[in-house]
Amino acid sequence: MTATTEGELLPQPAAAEIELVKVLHALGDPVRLQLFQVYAAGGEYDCSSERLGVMHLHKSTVSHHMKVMREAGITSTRAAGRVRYVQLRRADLDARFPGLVAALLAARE
Amino acid sequence: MTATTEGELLPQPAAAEIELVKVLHALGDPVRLQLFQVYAAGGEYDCSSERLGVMHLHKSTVSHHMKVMREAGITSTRAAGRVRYVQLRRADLDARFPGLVAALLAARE
DNA sequence: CAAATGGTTTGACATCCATCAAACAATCCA
DNA sequence: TGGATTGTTTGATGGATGTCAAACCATTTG
Repeated sequence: MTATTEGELLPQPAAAEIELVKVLHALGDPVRLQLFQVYAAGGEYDCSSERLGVMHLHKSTVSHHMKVMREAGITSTRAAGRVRYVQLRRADLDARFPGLVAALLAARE
Repeated sequence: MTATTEGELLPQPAAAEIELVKVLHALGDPVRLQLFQVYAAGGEYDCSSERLGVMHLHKSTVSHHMKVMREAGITSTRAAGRVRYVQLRRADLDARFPGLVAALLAARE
């Protein structure tokens, strides 16, 4: 297996089971909103706090926030070796809440 | 004074000072999301829990939620006599976060 | 004035939550 | 194999939060 997109998908809610109130609750935190805006640029991200802009936080705290976002259905996580690759579930979010992600990104302050 | 739109405006953040993360935090609660959806239908609402669909909550709890929403900049409240008239700050929210309210309403589950 | 009305404030309480630290687990590398 | 890398998990802790109840306040009404 030499593919660059290997790895096991961590448990996450099905697209149809993503709940708006849980998404809003997850994004109603400054750290997670920051992560969301980084992820929204597209592509996959490991947990390095420099790239994510959360250098001031302990790694366990970052891990906690990523778990919250994954369980809310905002992100999907692929475990490949030691690394976790996280990305926004853009298509699922757009299908379930049309225009929401776009509006949140347009709202950058 | 016989006008139907009398009353003193309760303190609220200026339109430009409405923060996305605070709006999302406020809406990330099932009760407040419910209130938001009621308000979004348009018009003014007093605090009667029947019209708001929160009959199961104590009046002080409803009052608390309305304060949170007002301080987040989601609603504005006008005090006329004994009654508080609450409405969505639709224009301010649309100006600050274009498409957000529409997307949240379209997402009704 | 007294009572009713509509809502706020304060206090109490239980729960949730963000954070850190330390231990743990899995993987990669020398 | 042993150490380094990349996170996760668990426990502790302080602070925020949702809820109710009771007291309070302003307004209206009898």
